[in-house]
Amino acid sequence: MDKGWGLTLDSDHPIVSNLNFFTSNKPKPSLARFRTNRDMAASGAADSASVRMFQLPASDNSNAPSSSDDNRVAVDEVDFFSDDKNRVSISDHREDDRNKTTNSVHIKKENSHDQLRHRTGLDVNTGLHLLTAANTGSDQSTVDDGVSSDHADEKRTKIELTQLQVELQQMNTENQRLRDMLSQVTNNYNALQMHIIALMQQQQENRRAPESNQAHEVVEGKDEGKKHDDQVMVPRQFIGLGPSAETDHEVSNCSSDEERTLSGTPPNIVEAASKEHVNSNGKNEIVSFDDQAAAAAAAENSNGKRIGREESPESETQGWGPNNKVQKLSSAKGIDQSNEATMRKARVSVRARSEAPMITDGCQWRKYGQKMAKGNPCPRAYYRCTMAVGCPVRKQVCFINIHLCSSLCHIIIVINKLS
DNA sequence: CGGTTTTGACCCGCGC
DNA sequence: GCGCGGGTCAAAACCG
Repeated sequence: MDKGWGLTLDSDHPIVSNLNFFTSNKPKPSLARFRTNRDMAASGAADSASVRMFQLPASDNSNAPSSSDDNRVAVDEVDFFSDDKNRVSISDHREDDRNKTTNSVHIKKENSHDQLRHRTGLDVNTGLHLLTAANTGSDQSTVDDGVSSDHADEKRTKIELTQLQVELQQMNTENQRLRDMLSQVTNNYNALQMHIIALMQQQQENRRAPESNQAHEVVEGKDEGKKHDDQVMVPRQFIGLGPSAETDHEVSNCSSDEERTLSGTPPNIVEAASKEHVNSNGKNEIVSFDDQAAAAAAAENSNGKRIGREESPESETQGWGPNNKVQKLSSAKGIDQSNEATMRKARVSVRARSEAPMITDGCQWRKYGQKMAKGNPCPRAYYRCTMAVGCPVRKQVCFINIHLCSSLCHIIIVINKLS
């Protein structure tokens, strides 16, 4: 009987309808994925499935292939995963809103019926406390046949129904507003992406022209000139992203933004790490390509880890981050780029530092290796993303301070692509 | 029993 | 060519 109530009442319950309201676009995959995140404890995921459902509002994006593919998702997930205060405040906020707009219909109703059930001795611990709340009025009218309060119950039920309808309407309005915002953001993103692509194409054409004119200079300059050109190439591609982007520093800041979303670390920490990488060179085990690639990843990954997941042909042909190294090599050797791309494994690495004890980046990672890094007593762990079959995204987590092994780690997101 | 972690071996790129 | 170090693989061990 309890089950029947729960099943029939699910869709009517304000909380459930709230869920449906927020997850109307694609609830099932997201929920399933978040539930599997329980297994992420080893790689740092938080575990709070009930709260994760409420992450979906922020991650609800009809155009995004998956929840973790959106930057906003990562940020929001982090906020929800990592901070219990946020959860409380958000849920409280919603309850406050309800109380303001609907005179506490939902909350008080549930409590009142609980009290009634206590009084009438019908208190059954079904474990469906929330799900059955909306229908307990009718339940009571059937169970408590002959009670003098039948008429009052009916009135109350009608009032509640009206209030629920009002609430539903408000939610629909809010839903529409959110959809509008979403479409606006999506349009902006698409426009920006097209702009970047156009800029890159224009840049490639511009580069080809002077190269053909100054071929003899390149021959004289030999590798050094080319190296310089190559090193500048990648950041320059993304200078167009911002009006004032002009140095690696700017780019690294941009990358740190992305890293922030991927690792869920505080901005200052990641930025510090990023700057550290920029300042470090040579033997500091951080190759400059990483920073450039990070910038590339940051620039192209405005949609999270999309490239890594979708193997998008755009990124292949447009010279995006993952293939920059390949392009550099092939251009230096004069080899056909497309042939070269098929032979090499391109890679984009994004580095971020996190002091959080748990890395809540919303992905599901499986450890596939561990190595002792030179000069570091703490081992470096290798994780593979298991959110999707064949997902090329991998993550390194290397602790950088033996005394803080449990809290301070160095994360490297590597997106491997088999061209 | 299936999934995950551990760990030694192997591969590959790079510097000398 | 050789050695070194980083990254990956895969079999064994472990775990729920």
